[in-house]
Amino acid sequence: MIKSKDGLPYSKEAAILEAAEREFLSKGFAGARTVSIAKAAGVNHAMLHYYFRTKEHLFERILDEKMRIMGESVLTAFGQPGLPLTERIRDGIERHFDFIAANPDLPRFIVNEVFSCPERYGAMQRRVALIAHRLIYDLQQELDTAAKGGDVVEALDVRMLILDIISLNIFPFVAYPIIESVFGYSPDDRERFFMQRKQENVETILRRIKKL
Amino acid sequence: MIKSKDGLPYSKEAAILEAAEREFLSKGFAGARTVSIAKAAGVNHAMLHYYFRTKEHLFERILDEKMRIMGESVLTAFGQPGLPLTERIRDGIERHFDFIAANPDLPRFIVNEVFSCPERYGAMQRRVALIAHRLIYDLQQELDTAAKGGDVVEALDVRMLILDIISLNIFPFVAYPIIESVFGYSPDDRERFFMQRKQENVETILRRIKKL
DNA sequence: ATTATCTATAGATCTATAGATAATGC
DNA sequence: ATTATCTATAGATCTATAGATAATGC
Repeated sequence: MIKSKDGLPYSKEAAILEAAEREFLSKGFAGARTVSIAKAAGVNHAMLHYYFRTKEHLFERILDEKMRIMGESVLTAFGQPGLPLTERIRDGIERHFDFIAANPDLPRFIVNEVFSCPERYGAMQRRVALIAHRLIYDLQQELDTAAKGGDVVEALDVRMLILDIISLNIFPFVAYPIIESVFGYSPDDRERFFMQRKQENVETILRRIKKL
Repeated sequence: MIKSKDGLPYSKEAAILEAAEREFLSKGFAGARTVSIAKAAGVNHAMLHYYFRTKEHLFERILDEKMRIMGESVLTAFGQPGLPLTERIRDGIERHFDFIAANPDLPRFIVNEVFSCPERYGAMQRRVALIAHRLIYDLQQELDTAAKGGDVVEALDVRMLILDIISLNIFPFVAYPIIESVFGYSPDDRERFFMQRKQENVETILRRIKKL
């Protein structure tokens, strides 16, 4: 039973989940330690197994939630209705970028764990594919209509376009330590770089769909 | 001393390095096991420590080499002289893409290990930055000249352009398991997807530099 | 009576090395 | 005489649980 202890906003169970999230996101499944999670959560180590039985089970809770959030971020970013196509795409890129900026190590975590253990992904597979298909269908319709009207380039595969956007938005965060050193940046430059990057991505994609 | 055993092309030391590469690339430092490496290399486990002393030391050998190769791939891809700018960039994108296709789990490996332990990256930092700067300087000159001639868009930061290219080229490989399931692909579709992807990336970048 | 918490420890791995033995080079 | 190889094991972690004790709800 989850219960909030007097002054504290979180139960021990929630504290473990929070600490586990940090540990797994930064070190991955193999590098994470259940003792470290328990210590960071401020609970006795045995409690971790009391609530979640195994490390694997606790991990799946985290991974599932993160995959769900990540998938939904794409949907909500591009699902804003009532905008003309070009604006809708610009808005989507920026929303998606802001989401990644707020959760910078989510993508690396997910692709890593899915790669190093594809069967973990199995459960989510269907759910992700389903929500993706609806978005793809809607956007493709709108793109085709706009193409007929001469507003955007013809015969654009929206799946490729979305992949362009996600690639451009995610990669700079994944590779930032390397970028920082190659560009000769100090930590102060970080924010300016990402602001610049967001505009670059919008520019690149709008040029991609432009009718020439 | 490295020596080749009669019929065999590799010494035990080389066999360990090869097995270590596979193990580290697929499981990362934390997930890799020295016993597994030794077994895969077909050598007694003690030999691994005889030749490389520690797991950490063996790992650094692999990571250093992979970072070097990865960095050089960008240089050789875009360092081909004698082509007009647009062709040089198209050629660079394709060469870089082909390199990633031949080493699909290199990027994920590198960004992960650098992220989870930035001090490991320290040694390489200067070397990578140096070779990068020369390439950046050369390409920027050429871009500025072309912009004056009206062939490409003005005020393009070549570092942003290179980051666009690397993002577009790398991400689809990093995320392929997820893409495969969302796109409803079977393993047979893989090759076609990546061929299509290469052309998409070229198109996107050429549109990015075009003078409108 | 049930749920939560702690202590103490089993049992499984995993890295690393000591020390003995075999192979090799000079 | 030096280098390579193997056996056997120390010693460090790390996950997981058994079993005792405290807190809570009815």
